[in-house]
Amino acid sequence: MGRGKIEIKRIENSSNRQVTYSKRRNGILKKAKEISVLCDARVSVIIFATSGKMHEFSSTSLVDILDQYHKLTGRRLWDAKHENLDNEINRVKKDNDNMQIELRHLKGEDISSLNYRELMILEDGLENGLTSIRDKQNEFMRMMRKKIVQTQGMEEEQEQLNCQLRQLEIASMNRNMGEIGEVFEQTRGNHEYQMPFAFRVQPMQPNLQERF
Amino acid sequence: MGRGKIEIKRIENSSNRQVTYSKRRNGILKKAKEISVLCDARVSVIIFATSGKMHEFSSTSLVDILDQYHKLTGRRLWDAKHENLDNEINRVKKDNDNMQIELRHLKGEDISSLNYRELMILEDGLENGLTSIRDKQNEFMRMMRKKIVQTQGMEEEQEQLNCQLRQLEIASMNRNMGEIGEVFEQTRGNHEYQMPFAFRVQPMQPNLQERF
DNA sequence: AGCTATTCATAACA
DNA sequence: TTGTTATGAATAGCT
Repeated sequence: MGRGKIEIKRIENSSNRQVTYSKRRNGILKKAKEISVLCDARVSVIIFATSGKMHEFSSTSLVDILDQYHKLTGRRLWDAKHENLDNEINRVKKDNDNMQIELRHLKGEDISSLNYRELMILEDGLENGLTSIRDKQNEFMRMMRKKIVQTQGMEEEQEQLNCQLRQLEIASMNRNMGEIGEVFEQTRGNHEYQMPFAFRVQPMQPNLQERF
Repeated sequence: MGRGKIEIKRIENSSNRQVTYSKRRNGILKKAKEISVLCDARVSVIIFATSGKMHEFSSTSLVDILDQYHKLTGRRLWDAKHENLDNEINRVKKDNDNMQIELRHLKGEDISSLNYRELMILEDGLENGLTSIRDKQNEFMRMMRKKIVQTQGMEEEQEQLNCQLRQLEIASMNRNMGEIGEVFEQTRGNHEYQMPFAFRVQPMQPNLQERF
């Protein structure tokens, strides 16, 4: 139908294809509507252009039609999708659990099951983290000092910044001091059961003492 | 088209309706196939007669088409269970992302965006973790010592355990010493720009020095 | 089911 | 793009 017969194969001319698409699409949708009215049929037509644009006609809710489709064919249209989701959720949950455990370990929780080696690895990780964070904190303070220098002449701002900086520095000192205190305490506390200090620094690291 | 024009309304004569249905149905399916070939379109046509019999045409897998439909319209065509899965997966993924971030922060990564206060909180967390882990390590060593006592008389085992224990203790000492070294270094390094020590330990903690 | 007179859809063109 | 038109296709009514 038309000014000439055409072969049913892809129309290579893109603009022709577009025109034909639009006309035939309307034709199909119209006919779908007609048959649903004339013959009391349930019809669903969904058409996607290559552009991605969609047109549809449903004589009744598409969900109902798909429901009927399912009842009739037994083919469930979402099973595959469903299974994929299940798999993904399991994968993500596993990730979740692993991270949960790692986080708890880093916080010093649930570490009863770890062996000494694992504890040491954890400890190293935490120390690295601490180092990075302290570096960052120091960077903060350096920037603040720079700022103070830059505010020369503006006594008020300078005083305010100075005050803030002092507080940060004091906090930082307290933390560092606390740490040293802890280490000492640990060093002391650990060996209540009496263990001569020299005893512990011996075979594998003969020059460990040099580090003092 | 036909020997006379017809109104588009339900055909009351059941046998006429049946015939028209069958003819038009074929027409639609044929045209659906044609447009999919001519114009590269994705098409899905599902038709149910009142009798319940179904006919369909899908240019590609119906699942794919419905998937595309969902993506485009946001309207979901599947059941509540599916939606629940979707929700759950989103929730879990969000959890995942948050934990990912927390983990990275604890490892000292991606901390550029944090302010000083957040850095301090992080630092505290890491220190708590370290404390717990070191406690655990000490517990390990205590248990080992106990074991050594219990193996009295079994010289060989005792010697082996002692050797292991010494290694652990040395490792532990090295770590603690390293830490003290770091802290001192940091204390020194931070203030190259010259800052009298006394200045920094003043208003908020007048008796901080007692901790030494 | 076929047939065929008609109406409809649409390919080419403007 | 939208509209027009000549032509092929679809199909209503009949057998």
